[in-house]
Amino acid sequence: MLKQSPVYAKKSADSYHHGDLQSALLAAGLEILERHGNISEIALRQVARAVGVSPAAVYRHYSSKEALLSALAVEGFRRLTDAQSEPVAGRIVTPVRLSHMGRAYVRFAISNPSLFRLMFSPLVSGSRDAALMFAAQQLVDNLESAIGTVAGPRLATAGRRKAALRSWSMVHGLSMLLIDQQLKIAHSEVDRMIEAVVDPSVMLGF
Amino acid sequence: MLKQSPVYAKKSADSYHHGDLQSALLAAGLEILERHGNISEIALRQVARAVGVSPAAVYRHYSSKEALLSALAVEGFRRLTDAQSEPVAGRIVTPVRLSHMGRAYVRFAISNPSLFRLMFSPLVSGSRDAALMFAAQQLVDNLESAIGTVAGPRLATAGRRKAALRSWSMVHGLSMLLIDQQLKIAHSEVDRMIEAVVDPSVMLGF
DNA sequence: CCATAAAAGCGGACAGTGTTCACATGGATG
DNA sequence: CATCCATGTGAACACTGTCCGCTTTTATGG
Repeated sequence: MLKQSPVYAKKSADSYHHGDLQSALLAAGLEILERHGNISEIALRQVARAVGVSPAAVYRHYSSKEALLSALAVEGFRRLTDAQSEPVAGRIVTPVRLSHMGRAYVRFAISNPSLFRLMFSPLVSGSRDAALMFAAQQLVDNLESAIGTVAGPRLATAGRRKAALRSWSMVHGLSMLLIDQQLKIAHSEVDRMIEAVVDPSVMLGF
Repeated sequence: MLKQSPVYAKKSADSYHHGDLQSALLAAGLEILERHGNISEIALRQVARAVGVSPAAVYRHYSSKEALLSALAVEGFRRLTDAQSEPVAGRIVTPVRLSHMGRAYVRFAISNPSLFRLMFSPLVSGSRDAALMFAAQQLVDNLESAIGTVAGPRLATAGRRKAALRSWSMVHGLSMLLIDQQLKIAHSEVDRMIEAVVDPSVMLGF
């Protein structure tokens, strides 16, 4: 009985070596993360099963379950950064761009709640994984540079950091509250809420 | 060999019935949560052991591990609400009070990171536990009413909700980023960051 | 081209988990 | 005093992460 074989599944049942198990595990992990909401319920053995490989095989590519989750989080940060970097109306320095970044942030969280939560989970955020720290730092750098470009000389360095902190906090907080279903609101209201928060003047503080 | 016996431990090794297992489990759970940072690492069996009781005994008081965690979260919401309700300089309607609530929120998160995370974890926030929903709603009500009192007629209902959303998002986001150690900052800087965010004019949006 | 080393897979084992079950205990109620 | 019923127990089940020794494949060097 063949299991339905997704793209990341072992190519043939008779091939001993998988070929590209590393990325297959990543893909399977992301897929399971999307489908199965809860982070703590994602099992290393389950990922191995999805790829058609023994649990022990995973350890040839990731030193632990945490390392695998870390790799998933890195992928998440990359995708989020990409989503924020999409050009908006061709311009890259207007306040509109700042709003766009905030919108992209919240939308990403809503579209990938489990992945988003994983990215900021102590399971991985506490680890000193170099790739993870780099990918996360990219996000902060983008935001601070965008704020710097928009605010220009109107804000000194300290002011910029303050504005960046406020922006990030607000956008991050809204994302968390939304995906945790703390805000009991209709779907149709979500967009309005996002707009209320990504207002450039609010983000910049003037 | 006697284990060190905290207050919540079974009173005597020879007594069959515990007496007040329910609250003993809560106390032990909170204690373990504080000590052992990671939410997903807190084990029902571990809590049972700490109280000196068999794992199955827990199920006489909580229908599942999730139910136990839910009860812990409820306690968390109660404590947070209490912390926010402390009178500040005797006054209860000034903008200072709004800042105080924000400060209390972030401070609570920093002081009880695991509990705070649990309160907003999908493990419990997704459940329709009545007690939990009530305790959480209390928080929102307090905030909206405080904003209403401070802003007075200057804000219509819609404006108040918008301001409440912004305030909560910002304070919640800062809390999360802080306890997730995403903001690589010195301890001494934390207070300044909090102040930058709980500024009344920022919270109210004018 | 073949021997041999390294890489990448496997099954089995171990301790630990949440949960359920039949059963034991003992305080409260009649 | 007898009898319920809430509250405890211990054993079992299926599952988990992780390690171990072993097998299979691929790559490498003579």
